[in-house]
Amino acid sequence: MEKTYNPKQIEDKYRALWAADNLFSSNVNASSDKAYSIMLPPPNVTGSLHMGHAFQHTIMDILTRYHRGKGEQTLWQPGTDHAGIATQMVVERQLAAQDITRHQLGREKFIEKIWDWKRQSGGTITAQMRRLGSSVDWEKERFTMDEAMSNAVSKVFVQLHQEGLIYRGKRLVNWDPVLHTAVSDLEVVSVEEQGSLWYMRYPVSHSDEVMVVATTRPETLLGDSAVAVHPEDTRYQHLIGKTIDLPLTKRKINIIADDYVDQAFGTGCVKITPAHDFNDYEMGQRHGLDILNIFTDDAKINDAVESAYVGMDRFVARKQIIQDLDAQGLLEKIEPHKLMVPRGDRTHAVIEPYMTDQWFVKVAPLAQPAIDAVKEGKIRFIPENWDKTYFNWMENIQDWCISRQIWWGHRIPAWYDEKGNIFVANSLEEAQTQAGKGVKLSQDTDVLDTWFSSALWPFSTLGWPEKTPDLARFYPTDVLVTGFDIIFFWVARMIMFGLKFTGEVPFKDIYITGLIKDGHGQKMSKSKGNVLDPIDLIDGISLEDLLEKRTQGMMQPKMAKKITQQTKQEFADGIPAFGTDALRFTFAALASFGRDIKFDLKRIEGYRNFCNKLWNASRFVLMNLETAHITPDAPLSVADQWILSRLQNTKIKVEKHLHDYRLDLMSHELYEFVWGDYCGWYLELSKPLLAAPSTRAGTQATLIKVLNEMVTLLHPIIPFITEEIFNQCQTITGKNSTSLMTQAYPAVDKTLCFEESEHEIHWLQTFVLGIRKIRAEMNIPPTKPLPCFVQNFSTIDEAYLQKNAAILSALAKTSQIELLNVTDEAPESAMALVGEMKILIPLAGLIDKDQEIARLNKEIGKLEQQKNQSEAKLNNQKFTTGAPAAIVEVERERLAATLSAIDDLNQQLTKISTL
RNA sequence: GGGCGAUUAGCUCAGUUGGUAGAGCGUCGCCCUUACAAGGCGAAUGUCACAAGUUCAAGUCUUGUAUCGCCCA
Repeated sequence: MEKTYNPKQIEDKYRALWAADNLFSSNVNASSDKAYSIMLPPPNVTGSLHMGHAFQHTIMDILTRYHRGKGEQTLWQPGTDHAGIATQMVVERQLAAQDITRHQLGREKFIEKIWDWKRQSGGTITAQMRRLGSSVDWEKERFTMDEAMSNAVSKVFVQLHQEGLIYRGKRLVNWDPVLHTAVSDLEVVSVEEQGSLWYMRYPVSHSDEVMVVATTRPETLLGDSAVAVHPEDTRYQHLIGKTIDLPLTKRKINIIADDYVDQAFGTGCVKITPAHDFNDYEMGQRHGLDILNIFTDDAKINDAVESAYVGMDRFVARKQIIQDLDAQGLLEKIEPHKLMVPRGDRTHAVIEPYMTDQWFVKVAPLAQPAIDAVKEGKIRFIPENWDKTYFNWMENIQDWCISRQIWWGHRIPAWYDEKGNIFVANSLEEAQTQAGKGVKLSQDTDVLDTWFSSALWPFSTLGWPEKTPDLARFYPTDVLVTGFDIIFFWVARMIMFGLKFTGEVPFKDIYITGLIKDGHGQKMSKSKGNVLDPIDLIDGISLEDLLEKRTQGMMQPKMAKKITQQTKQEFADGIPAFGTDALRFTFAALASFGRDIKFDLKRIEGYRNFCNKLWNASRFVLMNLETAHITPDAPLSVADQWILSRLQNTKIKVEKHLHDYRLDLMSHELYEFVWGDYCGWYLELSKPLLAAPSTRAGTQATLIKVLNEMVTLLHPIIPFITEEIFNQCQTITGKNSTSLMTQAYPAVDKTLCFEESEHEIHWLQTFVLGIRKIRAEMNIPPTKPLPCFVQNFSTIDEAYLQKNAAILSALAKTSQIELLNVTDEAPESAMALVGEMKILIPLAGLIDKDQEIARLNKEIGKLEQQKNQSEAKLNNQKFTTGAPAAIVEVERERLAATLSAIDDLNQQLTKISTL
C-alpha cells in the first residue's frame, strides 16, 4: 500500500467494478423478505449537480447501501425531470445564438431540437452522480417525458377531469411577460426593492373633495374598479357609496368599504385593481367589481380602456401617467418606499398577476386525505416540526394552476372543436370519438406544469398505472429525502396524488434536510459567486480555473471584480483534491437537524485526514499480517476483547443513529471508534501483543476482524476507500469476494461484549495517561524510558500490573515498575493516581521540584472545586432525601474518590515541599 | 401580521427520558517514536443570549424579553 491515501486511483477502479457487476441493481437480494426503496427527487435535466444534490444524494446512498448490506432488496430509483421552462430556455438560447427563434422553427421542430439536446447533454447530472458513487439502479432510470410516464400523466389528467377535479377557468396567475407563460409560485422570487409610494388625488364625483390614494403601481390606475376604505374609518364615512371620476380616463368607479383595508397604510384609501393584484381580486369577488385587464401578454397597455397609453410598456406608461397626473395637479406627493417585487427566477422580469384562461386542479378534496395521512402518522416528517409547515399550507390551500404557455412538456390532453367545446381524452382518437366523426379538433396548445408529472414520480416510475411487480414490491417507498423549499410544490402534491391514485401514501418518512450554505452562512448562488462544485472538491481546482468558473458570464463587471477578490482571499491556492469519500463523510458529518449547514473547507480537510488515518491503519495491519496465518478462534487477550467489545458498542449506536436519520452522530461514532479506539489505542496495544508468542495469534485475528468490520460499517459513508481496503485485505481474510458491496452489514454480537476487559483496559489507559501527563508537563521526552514505583495498590491493581507489564512498558515507556508497600519509604517523585493506587516517578534529576509542586497545586485546585460541588449537594438534605438513591450513591462515591485523591496529592505536596 | 427556528469554547456545531458541559477546526507547548507530520503526546478556553418559574437538581421543562434567520400573507 502507498504511504498516503490517494483517492483518485481507487475511485475509478471501483466505479468500473460496481458497474460491470451491476451491483446497484434492485435485483440484488431479490429473495429477501424485506424490500427498501427510495425515490431520487429527479433533478432538473438541464442542471448540474450542486452541493445540495451531493448532500442529499450522499444521505440517500448511505441509507441505500446500509439496507442493501442488511440483505434487503433495495431500490434507489434514479431519473431526471424535464424541467419545462428551464430546458426550453436553454435550447432557445442556443437558437438565439444562431439568430433563430422557436417560432421560426415551429413547435414540432423545436421540440425535436430539445430532444436532441437532451440526448447530447442531458446526462451531465447522472455522470456526476456516478462520480459520487451513488448506488442507484441505473437500469431503472426514468425521465419524466418518457412515454410510460407521459401516459401516466395523461391518465391522471383525464381521470381528475372526469371527476371534476380539473377545470379550465379564467383566474389571476403569476405571469411572466418575457416568457409569455404562467409560472408557479416557486418560480417567483419576491425581493425587497426600493420603489416609491405615489399619492394620487382621485376627485370625488360631483364634489370638490378628493380622495388621496397611495399606490406602488400608478400605471394600474387604468384598471381600477373601486377605491376602498376601512368601514370604521371615520375620515371617509361620508364618502362610502359615492363615486370617483377616475383621472386620465372617462370612467367612474365606486367608493366601497372593506375591512381588509389597513387604515394606517398610506392615507387609508386603496385603489382596487382586481385584474392586477391578488388581494384586489379577492376584494373584487366580494364586492362584485369589474375585472378590467389593461395589459397585453407582454405587459404593455392594451386597448381595453380608452387612453393615451395604449401600446406603451408598463414602465413607460407609469412614468407618463405620473407626469400627466402631475400636470393636472393630481399628484399629491411621492415617498420613497421599500416593497417586495416579484420576479421570475429565470428571466428576472417583474411578474404580473394576470387574468388568463388556465387549467386548474381543485385541490381541497385531495388535500384532506393528505393532511390526515400525516396526522394519523402514516407519514412522518423528520425532523417532526416540519409537519406544522405542511399543515399550515395544506389547510389554506389554493387551487393549483397546472397549465403553462410553453412548448416543452406534457401537452394538455384536451381538444377543442370549432365551437370551443372541450374534449378531454387520452388520445386524439378518444377525443374524436367523444366529439363525433368528422368534427375538426385541435389540441390545447398549453403544456402541464412540470410538478404535475413530478407528483406522480413515486409510482409512475414503478410502472403505474400497470399493476407491475415493482409497484407491488417497492411501493410505498420508505423515505423521501428532500429540502424544505419544495414541501409545498412537490412533497404535498406527491402525497395527494399518491393517495388518490394508489390508495397508499407514497413514502413513510420524509427526511427534510438542511440547506448547504457557504462558509459564511450565505446561500450559494451564481450571482454571489460563492458556488462550490462538488466535483471540484473531489478533483481539486486551481485558483485560476475557479475564478474563471465563478466570474464567467457575469452581467456586471463590478460584481466580477468583487467575486474575484473574495475568491482569491478564500481560496488563495485553489482547492486541493479531497476525493469523493472525504466529501461524502463531510456531508454525513454535517447532516444534523439544523436548517442551515455551513460548508467549511476545514471540515472536508479533516475528513480527508480521517480517510488517510484509516488508510494507514490498514497499512499497518497489512504490513504486520502479510505472512501470518490467521487462526480465527485463537485465544483473545484482554486488549482483543476490549476492542471487540467497543466494536459491539459502536455498532449498537450506529444502528440507532441510522434509524433516527442522525447521520452526523452515526459518522461521529465511527470516527471516534476508528481514530480513538482502534488507531489510538488498539494498534498501539497490538504492537507488544504481536511481539509475544502467547498473544500473537489472537491479536492477529482481532486486528483483521475489526478492520474488516470497520470498513464494512463505514462503507455506506465512504464506499471507495473501504472497498479498496477490503480488497487488499482479502489475502489475509481468506475471502474471495468481488466487492465489499456484497458483504453483509455487520450485526451486533453480544457474545463479544466483555465488561471486565473494558474495565481492565480503562485501568490501563488511566495508568498510561497519568505517566504521559507527567512527561508532558515535566518536559520528559516521550521516548525516554522511566523507572517507576507503585504504592497503595489493591489485589486487582497488582494482578493488572502483572498481566500488563509488557504493554505498560510499551505504551508508557516505563523501564520497570516496582511495587512498594504502604510502609515503604518512596523516593522523591512525581505522582499520578489510578484510583487509589499511586504511580511514583522518581525525580532523580529528571523532574523539577518547583514544577512538580505547581503541577500538584493545579491538580488539587481542580479537585477542590469538585469536592465543593459534591459536598454542597450532599449537605443538602432535600437532595439526599429527594433524589433517587442511585444518584445520591454516585455522588457519595464521587466525593469519596475526590477526597482520597486530594489527600494523596496533599501528602505528596507536603513531602516534596519539605525536601 | 401569522408560523417555524436559532442563540453552548476564538470559529463551526453536537448535547439522546433533567443528574459533574463535549467534538472538529483554530490556539499554545513538546516530539520526524518504523501505520499515519494529512501524524503523535499534552495544555488552555464556557455566567450554555437575558430574566423569572417548576424541581432535591435546568444547557435540557414552562413563561417572558432581546437579537438574528427562514417561510407564508
